[in-house]
Formats: sequence, structure tokens, C-alpha cells
Amino acid sequence: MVSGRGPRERMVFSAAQLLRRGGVAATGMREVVAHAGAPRGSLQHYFPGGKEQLVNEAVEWGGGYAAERVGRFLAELPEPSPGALFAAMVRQWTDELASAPDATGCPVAAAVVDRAGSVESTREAAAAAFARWARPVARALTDMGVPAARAEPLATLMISTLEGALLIARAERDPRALTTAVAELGPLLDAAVAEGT
Amino acid sequence: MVSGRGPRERMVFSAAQLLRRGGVAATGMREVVAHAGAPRGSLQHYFPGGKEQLVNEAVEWGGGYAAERVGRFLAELPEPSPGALFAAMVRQWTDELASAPDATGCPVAAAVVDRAGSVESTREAAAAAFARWARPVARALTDMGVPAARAEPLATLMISTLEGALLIARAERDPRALTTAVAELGPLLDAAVAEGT
DNA sequence: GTACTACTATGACAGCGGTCATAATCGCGG
DNA sequence: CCGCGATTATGACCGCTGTCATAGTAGTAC
Repeated sequence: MVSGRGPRERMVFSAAQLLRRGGVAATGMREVVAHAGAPRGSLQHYFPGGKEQLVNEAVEWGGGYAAERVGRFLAELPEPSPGALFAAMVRQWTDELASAPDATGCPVAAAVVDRAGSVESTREAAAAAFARWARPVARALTDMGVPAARAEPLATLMISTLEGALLIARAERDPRALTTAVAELGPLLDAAVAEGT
Repeated sequence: MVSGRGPRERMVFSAAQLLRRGGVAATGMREVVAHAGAPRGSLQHYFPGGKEQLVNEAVEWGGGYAAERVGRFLAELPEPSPGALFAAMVRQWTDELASAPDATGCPVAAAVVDRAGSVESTREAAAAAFARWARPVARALTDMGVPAARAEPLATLMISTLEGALLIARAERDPRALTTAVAELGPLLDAAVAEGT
């Protein structure tokens, strides 16, 4: 069960949560309602666009959540550096993976795999979510001294590697791929700062 | 329609192909049969384990295919280097993405997203597929002069980044994330060779 | 020809999914 | 109390899915 402001928000949140587990098709509307502790009738009311709309909003929520976390990580870093930021981002996933291995997927990735080829609006929502996530990362990199021209590519690289490593980690039920990503990519990211000075 | 040796092989191949499009749940058994041009009755005969078995074999096939491609890439490289290998691996995806944007996902990724949390055997099949894919990559790296201790981590990194970038590229309907991955990761990979000399 | 195995054909079934139609209730201004 | 929009309740519908039961055909060994 999920607490939150209104039934609408809870349903979006629950949808995102369930997407992470088993993807879009495996997530039923009735299941979302139950998970959110929301009235079933509210589905029709708040999401006249049906499942497509609900999924899209869940994806959007996911992108916003990830973006917001970046800011939080930055605030908590003892001494900021691209590698340290990346490590913090990855760490969240290893932690979740340790406590709930079966439920720790990325809702945006799920939407891409299940719907990118068939539902345009969902594909766009996913692209927007990734972009929204990358923006604060790129900005943080420039603030740390990474040359402006490389900030955006490196931000994309960080998210790419994170997503892929997460996929492998889920398959292996082992955070190995994630920790490897940090170990190998961290130095590269930090080196980009030096080039900017 | 698909040509191949026996109906059995064709069905596995078709399953993998359809998995790439819309994931596991969106891929129906009847659809696989039709795509393979195979007799429906053969499903029961060759896959008594049902959809689970078919999906697992499709995932295994995907892993084998990826592994085999690595060998082919190596043979075709004018002057081998880790970065060049990575570029070749990525290039295959950008090409496919250009010709069939909606059908160019990774079947293994699809299996992870849709089934890793619910079907153990499929999760294991996915992990095995990734491992099978990484093995020839790691071996190629050592052959190129990468220190043995870093070969495997770097192979994992390459596949992680590739998978993640592919996800983003599909969402954006644009190979940007993939080309970025090559541009940013290539130098890092090549630098690992220098450290080995 | 007979028997036996490999393979194929087909129809049914039970379940679940998203969606819709319809109606009830709630909260509040007048 | 009345009206009215916002919300919720519920049941039905139809399509699809994986699976199974049953029966048919093909090919081969004897």
C-alpha cells in the first residue's frame, strides 16, 4: 500500500513501482488500483486516456524522480567530482537491489522495452524522461569543471552505462556490473575535469 | 517469414525476433508460430515447457548470436583495438536501428525487464546470455594487450554501456546515445592497452 | 501390412486484460 | 432542501492468451 496526497498521485506512483517489477504488460490496471489503495472508479476519471496515459505519466514521474535525486546527491557529496556523483547515482540502485531484487528495475527502461516500438506517446515520454534526468547531470558536470562540450555526452554516457549495468545486475542478481561500472568509468569522468582546467 | 533448418530452430529464432519488438508479454505463441511459418502443433511437441522454455531458448540463442558476432567483428577489423571492437559492436545496432527502428531491441534485455523478477529460469538464461557474450569480448581484450585483471571488467562495461545506450537510442529514435558511447568510451578502452605494455 | 514413433492439426477451455455503460454518492453553493 | 459537478461503484463485454485433450498423418523398421 502506498501513501501520498491524492488517489491520482498514488496511482501514478504505484504504476511506476509496478512497472519496475515486470514491465508494462505484466502490470494490470486493477493491480495498480489495489497497490495504490485507490478506488477503481478513479481510473476512468483521472486517466481517460486509459493505460497508455497512466504508463506515460508513470514514466514521466520516473524521470522527474531521477532528476531530483541528482540534486540531492550533489548536496550530500563531501567533495564533488563527476566520479563521485556517478558512484552516488549507482549506489542508490545497488542498495535497492540488495533489499528488493525482484522489484528493482527502471520504469523508463521497462516502458522502452515494452512500448517504444508500438506506442509513440510512450516512446516520447521515455525520451523526455531520459532527457530530464540527463539535464541536471550535465549541469553538475560543467559546474565541476568539465568542458561544456563534453558535459552532455558524458551525462548520456553515465546514464547509458547505469541502465545497462542495472540490466545485467538484475539478470545476475548481483551488483557486480554496477560496481564495475563505477570502478571503470569513475576515473574517466574525473579525468574530464582536469582537461577543463 | 523466416527460413532456416527445422521448424524448431525457426521458432526459437522468430521468438527472439519478436521479443526484440515488444517484450515477452507482447509476444504471443501463435504469433511466433505464424512468424516462423511453423505448424502450431509443433509448439507442444518441441516446447513442452511452454512459453517459459521458448523464451529461455530465444534468450540463449541471442547470447550465442552476440558472442559469435564478436568473433566476426574481430576478423574484420583492419587494426584491432578495444575501441575499434566496441565501435564495431555498436555499429551493428545503429545500422539495425536505422533500418527497423521499432524492431531493434535486445531480446535479452526484454527478458530481464519482463521476467527477471518472476521467472527464475529466465533470469538465469539472461545472465548466461550476458556471460556468453562477455567471454569472447574479454578474451579479445587480453589478446590486444589489456591486462588480464581489467579485461573482464572492461568487457562488462562495454556491454553495459551498449545495452543502456541502446535503450536510450530506442526511446529517442536516434542513435545519438550509441555514437556518444563509442566516442567517449573508445579512448578509455584503448588507453587500457597502453597500461599493459 | 503392421506397429511404433515422430510430428502435425484443431478445437476447446478457463482466465485475465482493458475498456465501457450506467448508476450511485459526496460535497457544497444557493 | 435543491442542484450540480466531482468522484466513486460495479458489472458486463469482448478479445486475447497459454495450455491442454484428442485425433490425425508420415515415415520407418520389421
